[in-house]
Amino acid sequence: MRLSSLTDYAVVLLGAAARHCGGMARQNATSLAEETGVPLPTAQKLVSKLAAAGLIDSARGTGGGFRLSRPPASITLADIVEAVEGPIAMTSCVDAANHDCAIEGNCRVKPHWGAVNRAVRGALAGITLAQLAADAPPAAQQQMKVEA
Amino acid sequence: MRLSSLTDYAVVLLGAAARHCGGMARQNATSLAEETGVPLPTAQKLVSKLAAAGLIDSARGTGGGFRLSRPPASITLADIVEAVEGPIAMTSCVDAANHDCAIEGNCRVKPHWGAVNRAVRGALAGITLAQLAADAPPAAQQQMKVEA
DNA sequence: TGCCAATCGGAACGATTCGATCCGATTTGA
DNA sequence: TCAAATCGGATCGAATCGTTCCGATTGGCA
Repeated sequence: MRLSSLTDYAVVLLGAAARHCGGMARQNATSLAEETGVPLPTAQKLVSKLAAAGLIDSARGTGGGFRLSRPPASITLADIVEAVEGPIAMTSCVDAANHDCAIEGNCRVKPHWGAVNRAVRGALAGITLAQLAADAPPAAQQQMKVEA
Repeated sequence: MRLSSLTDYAVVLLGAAARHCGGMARQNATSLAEETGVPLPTAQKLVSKLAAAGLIDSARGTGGGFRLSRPPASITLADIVEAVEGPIAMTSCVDAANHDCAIEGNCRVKPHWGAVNRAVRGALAGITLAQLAADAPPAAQQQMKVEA
């Protein structure tokens, strides 16, 4: 139950890109890596994935770089997670590709995983990149504490 | 963004236990492993964790076994996930133990992860073991509502 | 039109975590 | 007191994740 570090870095990179003129200014990977502190090779690998997913628009050649292909308010955290980690699937049962579950036949809880998957994905889809890139967290002042 | 296989198995085991007289009948790990198809050593390791977390009540000696310590309606999926995988933390920033993030200082999105964490945890806390153990999914047709 | 600079894309290596298996310690009933 | 059955911790192998490096492609500029 944890996001991978690459997803974390992807959010950091996209958040930094969104702060530059709303993500419309073209920015190369090197400067963003320096600004955020993400290692350069990792940042390059991430922008490749994000460009393949259609979240950012990349331009090659001299003076190239990338920029957000959509406004930050229309990019959700679910989009970023799916771009980096692939489709959101809580268990192997959810996507039809994997059928290597030993239970599979008499599994009584398998029909319920779909609802769980939708619930988690809905929680992630409710958070936009605009919220993540904001300076002052709107809901962080009320309670920042995590329950153990 | 995926639950570990152990968590999946734990839900299957607890769901099977809940179906035996509402989890009040004492059941040993061997019979549950045969019933669900989970490998026996894995099932034994899981019940140890679940017992340490206080979700199940174990009894040693001849004729022993375990049973649910609470009604299935009061055990949420968040409890099971936390029992098996530890505290729910989307990133390393959330729990105070890990401070090995290279960014850490000028990370602008760090204050927002707390809200993301609460959103996901709330989605998992809204699903009870009673729902997972039911034969027909009761809330699958309607909209699974989560707060952003 | 040719050259150079900067970028994307894929492939290989190492580290960490996860998952399965085994054996010893503890406890209860006869 | 004996024996059976259980929990608990420790060990080993495998898979995935994360990082790094190098070649191929593209566009600007002289």
